[in-house]
Amino acid sequence: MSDFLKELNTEQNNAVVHCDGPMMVIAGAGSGKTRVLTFKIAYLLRQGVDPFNILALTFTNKAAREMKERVIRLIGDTEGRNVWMGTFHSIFAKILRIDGHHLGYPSNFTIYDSDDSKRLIRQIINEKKLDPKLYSPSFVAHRISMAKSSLINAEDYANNPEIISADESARKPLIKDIYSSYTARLKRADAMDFDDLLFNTYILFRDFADVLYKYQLKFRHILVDEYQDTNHAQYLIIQKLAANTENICVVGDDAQSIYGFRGANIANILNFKHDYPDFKLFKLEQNYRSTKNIVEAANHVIAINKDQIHKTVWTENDSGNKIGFIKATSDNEEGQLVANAIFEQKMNHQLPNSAFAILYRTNAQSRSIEEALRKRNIPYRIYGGLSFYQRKEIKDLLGYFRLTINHNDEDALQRIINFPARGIGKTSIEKMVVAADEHDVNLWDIITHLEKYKVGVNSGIIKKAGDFSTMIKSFRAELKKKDAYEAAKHIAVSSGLLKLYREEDTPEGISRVENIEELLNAIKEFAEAGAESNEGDMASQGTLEEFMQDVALLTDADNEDEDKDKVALMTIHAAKGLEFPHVFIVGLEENLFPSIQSISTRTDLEEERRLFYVALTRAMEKVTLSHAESRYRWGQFTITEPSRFLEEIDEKLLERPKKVSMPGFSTSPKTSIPKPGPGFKSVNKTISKSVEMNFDASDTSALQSGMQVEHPNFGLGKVMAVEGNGANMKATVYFNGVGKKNLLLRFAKLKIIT
DNA sequence: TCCGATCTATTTTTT
DNA sequence: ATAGATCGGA
Repeated sequence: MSDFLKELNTEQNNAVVHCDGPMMVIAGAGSGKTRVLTFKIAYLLRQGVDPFNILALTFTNKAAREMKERVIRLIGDTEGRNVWMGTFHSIFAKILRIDGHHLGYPSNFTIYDSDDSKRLIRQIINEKKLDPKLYSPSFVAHRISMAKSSLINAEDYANNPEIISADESARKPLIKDIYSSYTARLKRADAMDFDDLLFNTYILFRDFADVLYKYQLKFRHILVDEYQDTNHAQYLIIQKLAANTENICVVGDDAQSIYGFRGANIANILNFKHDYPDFKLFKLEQNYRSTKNIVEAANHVIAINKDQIHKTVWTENDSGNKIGFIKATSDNEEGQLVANAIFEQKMNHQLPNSAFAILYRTNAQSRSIEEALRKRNIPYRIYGGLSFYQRKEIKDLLGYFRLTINHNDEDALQRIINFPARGIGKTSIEKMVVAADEHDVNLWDIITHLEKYKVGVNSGIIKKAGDFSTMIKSFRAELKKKDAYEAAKHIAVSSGLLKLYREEDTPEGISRVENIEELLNAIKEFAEAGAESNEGDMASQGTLEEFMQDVALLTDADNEDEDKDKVALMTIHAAKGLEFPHVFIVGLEENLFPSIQSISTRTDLEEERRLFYVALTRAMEKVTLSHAESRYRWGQFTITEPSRFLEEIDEKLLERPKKVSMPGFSTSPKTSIPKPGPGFKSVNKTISKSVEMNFDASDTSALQSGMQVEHPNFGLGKVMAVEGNGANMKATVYFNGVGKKNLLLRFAKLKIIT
């Protein structure tokens, strides 16, 4: 029966068959981590464990999907389907839809994605008449998110002296109030943000012992992938769920922890020891994926980090190729050289496009690469990036679906009440929002009872708002009568959205219509697939509600052309867990990779280095590193320096640079010459990197108005004002003979004179 | 209220 | 560069 175990090495085998009690698998890159997890699930099932008793948690949808497929391949469809396998967020959302009523949430609560939460935060900041420059929605959102990930609610936040003093010294003492309003508004909208899915699950388990007990009984075997990426909330939830049986198996690799920015806590790996002193540790150190050269290069890089659990990754594979190296003069040339290299290797070795991956640090880098690939007629596919579901037209239509399903979804309501235009303008909406706050009722209550709440709008508006709410109510009725596709189509048409975009008659309008049609097709498929697409024991009827529940947690719109023969383009984060024969890591430049925000502290820099490690270890046969000497960033020409990570590659493993830098390339970049007139202000963006080699810039973090400074291009000047914080710190400087300039201190090199 | 012009943040990574 | 937000005039 378990002949499939023969495919495992001893250590993998031991990890698979050990099923009782807590265990941790520390798995080096390419050591067969996913294999162990999937075989373990298969093994459990073969041992007679009920699939309903197994919970497997991953971080990404992709990983969950893949694991599911592999398990099904091993042990068949029927059993595999009933295992709860999914991302933390999707599994917890499922639990909250069933049991969230204990916390006062209906089962049709809306999930706000980060865009939606940011919109809400922005709105609250506006309502509180706070300066959105000081209280930047992104910053506030991040603060709140970090707090929630650490299970600090708004009240705890306000009562935590450390947090408050940190906010105060950042001159943002009112974040606590924004947090508190934000929480209230989410609740009022019957909505949860991503962090709430974890936070509320924790609260549910903490405060409702019987609910916790139910799930403890259900999930008798818990498996967690990428354990190094768990945050505090996830850690505690797992701990609670596993408290009964302690059949918990966590798999991870501290060297691949790359989500610290989102609250991941490597210490969770260390805490495991304390929680389960009798746990069993398995170490997978043999790499099956990569050549010796790649493994060695990666080991050499990661060894530079101080924070790590010791392990020796080794391989029996051949030495293989040396690490390739490409030096380009510009980002466009980098794209061309990479495309050429792919073309060449493809031809020389008869390789499919799918053998290649191009990895970058930021999504924005894909553009120049794409262009080059297109010119070379090399088919490619971009993973991640701005998701299909984040496009405006899709969000609009989803807004109608959301409001139809959950009338209390205020974000959806505000998004669509006047789109397409219905003559309910900004002023009227504002009045309604104010009224909602005054009476502390939901916006839907207001628009359906405008007279009762004495909202000062004219009779025309009352009529229009009435029509709108009647329409939404009629959509709800459609939902009950028709299947998901029919209902969705009806909404797209009756709302006027489809018509609006059709009439636009521009290329964008056409593409928007196409996107809407694509969404409708996806819904059609979903409806037809019915039970098929849903995991676990909750049989799906293929309703629009169910579709929307899935959609909220989808980010990468994989539309099933996975196995087409294409070069893969993605961020390194998105590449985690994947492997490719040939990997190009591009944009190895200081301030890009490592990212400029990560170079100031050791822990941040080490996370970047782990990211580099992850990138290197994606490759099976060959890695090629590339960097460009100049790059357009923020639409501005920038001179770059090679990344420090390049120097961390063992030289004997590196190919000779293919291209020697052009010696004459020291001419100053064309920084736009200030012209008199209104266009003047844009100059602040032009100086990203000083051209003067010997200019000795000062640390400007303490810059204050009144100081005398010197700028390499503009000469001497006087600081008139400083605003913003950290990376967004700006200064207004009056330069002698040049005039007033706004400088982003992150970029501008200034020497402080007095 | 609507429309076009101008301003502005965005670029770290994901659920 | 570029999309979205904001502003100002019709």
